Amino acid sequence: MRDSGGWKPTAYRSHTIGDVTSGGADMIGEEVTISGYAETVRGRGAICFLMLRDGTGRIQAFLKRDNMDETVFDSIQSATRESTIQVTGTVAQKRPPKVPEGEPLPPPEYEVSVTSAAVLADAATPLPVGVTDEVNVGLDVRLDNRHLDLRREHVNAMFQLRSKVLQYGRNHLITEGFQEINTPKIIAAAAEGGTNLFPMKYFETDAYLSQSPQLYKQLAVLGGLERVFEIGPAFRAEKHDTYRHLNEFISFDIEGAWMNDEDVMGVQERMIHHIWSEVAANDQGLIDVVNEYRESQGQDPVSVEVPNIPFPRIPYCDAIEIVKAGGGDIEWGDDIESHHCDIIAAEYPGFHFLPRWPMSMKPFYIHHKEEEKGSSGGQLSRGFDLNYGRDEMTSGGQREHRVDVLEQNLRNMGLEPEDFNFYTDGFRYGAPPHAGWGLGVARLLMVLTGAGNVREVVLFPRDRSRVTP
RNA sequence: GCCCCGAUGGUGUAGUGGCCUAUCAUGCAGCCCUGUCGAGGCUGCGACCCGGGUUCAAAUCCCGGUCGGGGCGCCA
Repeated sequence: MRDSGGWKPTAYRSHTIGDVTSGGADMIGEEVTISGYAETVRGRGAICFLMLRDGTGRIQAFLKRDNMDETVFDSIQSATRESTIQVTGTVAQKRPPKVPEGEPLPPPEYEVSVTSAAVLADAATPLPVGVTDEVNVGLDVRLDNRHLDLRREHVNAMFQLRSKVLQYGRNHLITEGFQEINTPKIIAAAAEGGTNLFPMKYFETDAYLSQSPQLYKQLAVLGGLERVFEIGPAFRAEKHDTYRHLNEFISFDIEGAWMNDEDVMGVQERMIHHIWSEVAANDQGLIDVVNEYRESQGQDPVSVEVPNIPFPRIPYCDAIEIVKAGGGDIEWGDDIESHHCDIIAAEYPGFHFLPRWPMSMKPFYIHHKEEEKGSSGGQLSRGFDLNYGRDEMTSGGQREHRVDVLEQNLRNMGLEPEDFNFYTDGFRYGAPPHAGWGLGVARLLMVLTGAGNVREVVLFPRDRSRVTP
């Protein structure tokens, strides 16, 4: 539940439910108007117990037929679960529940003794997904009814955590001098090559949805903005169907001038350290809610363990040796696949960087130093990944700032430099060496919340077969 | 794109050719009781994905379709 300290009264309530549950001791006898969803409606006689929930808490409203208009009383008494109801009444201390002999009474709680009420909107029955029911609901049904799914406390908590993670990450970057930018999501041509783009019509012109802000954030840095970040959508028309892929996802990107790969790895580990520290300091309550649910499902609780920095760096060449030693079938030059990551994760279970990948496996804009060669003689790059366990969180690197090398890289990868003039022109008039990365927000949230599927932490996910709601 | 698996009331499930006019929970409707509090008690409602086939007999076996899940590839 959210802390509503500082919230102003609105047309539909004088107080939040959280105000009353937390400040009830000083409010006894005070008249309040609160609004919320009807979680349960008990009582069929002269009295009625209405459990109301808003985003800040839940509280019992106590109704007596004698104390109010009978028609209104009946309308509340027959209200369906999840209907929205507004009540006005006085704050009172709740009568303590019966407890078994010898057990201590719980701390005092407060309720609202109702004098007038109104059903604001009826909920149809039955609910397609139960909000408080003790039955598991499949993810697909939940996503079809996300508006109701979000009313479940642990789901709500996960999205509050998502907002916090973005807030803390953003704050940290700002303290390091990064400024927030926005780049276009409608682009004219293949931005990077590689993955498939969603085509679209831009008036009479063929256009695409952007797969990454990569080239544009580089142009911003070349233009002298020094340090930039963007939190925005990226679109990939890949027909994957896994727990960690979506066709639309939010990418947390940075790019900084006068930096190399090691510099931006530093930014990243400091940012993640800051996010984890802040969550541990401020948001344990949200983690507790998630854990309560996990426990009810027989899952282990998650704990917010602030990772030590610096994170381990396992250069590609070393990673290959670790995989080989662990029995993996891999050669220098091969991609490190998920099952290989399992072997590495056994040794490095937390966050770890995998720097210095072969140039042949990295995009054209990644920088390389000619003298840096792998164990088998292949050209190394200044590209890196950040993994957590088996999952890739980030891809980043120092960028190629020498325009002649950049154009040669394009040719090496079968691309036409002329097609990238909008980009390469940015390098023709002096270009600072620079570096950056892109982080999958939902993947980071999976680590923090223990979610087993990115869809859990994305409001309205877009995957291979889902475009609605 | 490849490989596996699955589909039973609103939701989550039991079911392994006849014991299925289909189990349990939750839900919903109604009644009783009640300053309740994970309320309780009683009664009722509600389902075998679609189309073919095998069989005396199909929720169950076979084929096709649709939808969903998992894994891989690729990536964030």
